[in-house]
Order: sequence, then structure tokens, then C-alpha cells
Amino acid sequence: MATKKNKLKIQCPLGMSDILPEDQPFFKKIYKVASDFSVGFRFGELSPPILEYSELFEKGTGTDTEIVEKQMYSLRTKGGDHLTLRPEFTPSLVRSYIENGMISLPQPVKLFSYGPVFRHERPQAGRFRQFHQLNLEVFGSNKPIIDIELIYIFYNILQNLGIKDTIIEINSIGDSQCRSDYKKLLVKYLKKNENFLCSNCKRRYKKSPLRVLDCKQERCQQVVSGAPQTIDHLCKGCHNHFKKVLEFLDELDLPYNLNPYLARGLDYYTKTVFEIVAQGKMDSPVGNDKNSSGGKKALIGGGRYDDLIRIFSRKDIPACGGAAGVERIIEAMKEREVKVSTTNKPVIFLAQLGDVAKIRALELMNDLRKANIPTAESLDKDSLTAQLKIANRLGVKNTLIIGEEEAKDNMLIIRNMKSGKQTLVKMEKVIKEIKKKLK
RNA sequence: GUGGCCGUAGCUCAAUUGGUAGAGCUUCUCGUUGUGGUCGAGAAGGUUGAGGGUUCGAGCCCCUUCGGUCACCCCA
Repeated sequence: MATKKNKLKIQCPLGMSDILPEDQPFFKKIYKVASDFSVGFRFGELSPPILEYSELFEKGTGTDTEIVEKQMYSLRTKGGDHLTLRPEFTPSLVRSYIENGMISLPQPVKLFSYGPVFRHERPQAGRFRQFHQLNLEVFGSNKPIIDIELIYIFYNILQNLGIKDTIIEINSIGDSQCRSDYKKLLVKYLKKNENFLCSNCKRRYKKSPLRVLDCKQERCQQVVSGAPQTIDHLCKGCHNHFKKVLEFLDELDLPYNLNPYLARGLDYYTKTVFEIVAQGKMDSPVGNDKNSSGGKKALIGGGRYDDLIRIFSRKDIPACGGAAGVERIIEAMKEREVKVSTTNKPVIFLAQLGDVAKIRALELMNDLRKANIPTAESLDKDSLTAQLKIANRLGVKNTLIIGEEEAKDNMLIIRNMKSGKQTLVKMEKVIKEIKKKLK
């Protein structure tokens, strides 16, 4: 009993949207390609819950990140638990790896995940509050080849999906040791040039100086261009690791750009960080700065996180991973006019007249489904005219017609839509006949 | 969180200087209650995003708000 005339808002929450039937093939295709790769390279698929204890992300993703500071969808349950809709996969996978004792499996352990993630931020082109990621993680190896395996797989997934013009942006931000040395150096430098920084960077450079490196403000870029670079201040171990990574990239002939200003926003990264960016056309009028990713949004991002697992388990287990933005990939596919096969385009239309025929038609639909013959129908329509009209519009080659007479005799008519020729066949021979005609 | 642009039918858009909203496409019905493509007839669909104000009168002018979109921030 509505006392007030509150109108129900018929709309999706901001930044979220329905995936309509016509877009499903894109999602299916991407999932299929990604899961083929993951099977081929022996990644096990793991689906963590969409909700986790908030603490997991606070500790894992890091309290200093934008994501944890202001983008989490958090809630308190009736039981008093603090839960959060996952804003990314990595912490969940780390949790699952530890919780399920994968530490005692042969290492490395390779995992693949796919599903929705949630971030409460202002939506814009290629950015949503609910979007889908496909995620690859490798636990238990510190070898550079693992970094490369991930990049190689991600790169090839995109190639496979028809996005050929990609470039790998790559950098190394060192381990906890050499990074903190570098940070001190950088802060010192930034402090000297504080007056030239934008207001945002002025505020944050002491706390997270790496952020300044990929600030898009021109004035900051100026300052940054003279700043010390991470790669010049790596310790021997990190240096050798990164050198190997670059050698492998050369060896594989992958297009990459050593981008000394690539920092990335998550606290847990160490050593290698990377993004894969689609080149696209240069049609965006503003923001063609060369150092950053050029205003184009990354399709894939990831890196190594050798220190993250220790936060949760006290064990020292190196890891590396990455995530691809499914909606962004779809957008790129559409820009490049990549066609995805609509698997269920009907080749047959099934028309009927009268109640008995409707029942026969319903059963025949099931037989056709079993025989893998995509068939359309309009059981709700009574007139043959209307049904043939639809059949015609769908462009099917043949229409099956079950009339009242035919239904009684267990027969039906196969009508060739082009020639108009009709043949009468027995119900139990239809599938065979159809298959013959479809050849 | 900050800023630019935009809100008329399911979609694409009209509506002279403010005079109580119209077309195309789509959908549905009919043109012999057993035969499609073209064609014809008709129907459905809007408190012009919402709320206020100015006016005899507002889709149009003013204010507020909501929504959409793009950009910044940040990120997939």
C-alpha cells in the first residue's frame, strides 16, 4: 500500500549496465579465447566469491591506493561482518592460494579468473563501476620468464581477438629495498622543484612520489623529465631481473616501450610493471603527451608483487599477475570492426497452425535443438501469413510448416523459401531431410 | 571529488518571433482464420527527465534538481 507516490526509478545504477543479448557474443568470445589460453598454458580456473572481508583489500590492495581510499563498495552484514565487493582479483587469489594450501603444490601455481569487479568512481568512456576482468596470476616463482609468460599470453589474447596494434609499456620500480632508496632521492628532487608541481602533486609527492611520475599535467611532466629514474637506481638483483625481461621481449620480438614513468597505482607492485595499450587512431584532439600512455586507456595492466603474500602468511612467496578489462577490449574490437560469430543464427523456421500442431512444433523444436539445428519459431502467432513474414525477415533457407492436416497424419511440409517449392515429409524423417538440405 | 556538453515516442530526429507535440524506422492488427519478400489500411506508444518561476499561454525564457555523456583525478 503505497502512501506516497514515489516513482520507482527504472534505471540501472550509475556506471552499471545491462549486457544485452547482442553484446553477449563479445563476452563469450573473450572468455573463450582467454580460457583456451589458460588451459593451453596450464592455468587452473579459480572463481573466488564476489564479496570478501574488507580487510583483505585494505591490507592487500593497500590503504594508500585510490581504490581503497574511496572506490570500494563496502557493506556491513546483519551479522556485523565488514564485506567489500571485490575491486580487483589479486587479493582474493592470494587469499585462496594460502587458504587452500596451494603452497604445498608443485610451484609455480598458475591461476585464471574471470568475472565482475566493482569500483565506485565517476564513469566515463571505458570506465564503469561494474566491469569485467580476466585475470592471470602466477604464484611461487621469481623468475623473469614468468613475467614474460604473462605478458606474452595477454599480448596474444589480444592478437587473437583482432586487436593487433598494441604496444607493451614496461618499467621496473624495484623491490622494497631499492625503491625506498629511490623514493628518498625522488622526494628530495621533487622538493627542490615543488613550486613547479601542480597542486595535486604538491600535496601528494611526499607520501607517494611515484604518482607524480605519471601525472599528466604539463608542468609536472616538465619537472619529471629531469627527475631521477627508477631504472637507474635499481639494486643489482632488480637490475638483472629487468634486464632479462627486456632481453626476452626482444627475443620474442614483441613491440614494447620502456616507459620509465610507468608507476601504477597499487601498493603491492615490485620490480616489473606493465600495461598493454591499443594504439588506435590519433583522433583524440587533446592530450598527445608522449611519455604517458597517450590518453588511451590501458587494456591490460599488471606486474610483479613479490612482497604481497608475506603480508598474509609470513611466507616469502614471489608472484606476478595481470588483469585485462573486458569492456575495454570489446570497445577496441568494435573500433576495429572485429566480427564475432553469432552462434545461434537460425537456419530453419518452424511454422504451425492449430493447437495440435503447436504441440507437435514444441516437441520438434526440442528434437531440432538436440540435432544442433538452430531454429526459430513464433508459437504465439496463429496466422501463417504472419509466421512466414517473420521467417522471411530472418532470412532462413527453409521453413517447416505443420498444418492441422499434417499434424493429424504426423507429416509436415518443408518449404524452400527461395523457390517456394514444398515437399511433404514424415515427421520422423524431418531431421534427416533438413540435414541433407543444409549441406 | 571537480569541470564542459546534452535531455522531445523503443530508436533517429522535427516543431516559424513563446500559441496546449509531429514524422520516419520499429512493434502490433487487418487486407480469404493454410502461404513470405513489394504494397495498402489502421492501432499502440509522450504529464517534452523532474520541480518551481515569468506569462493570458512554456518543448522553447529563468532558477533548482535529477539523469546521460565527455574530460580531469585514478585505473582494467
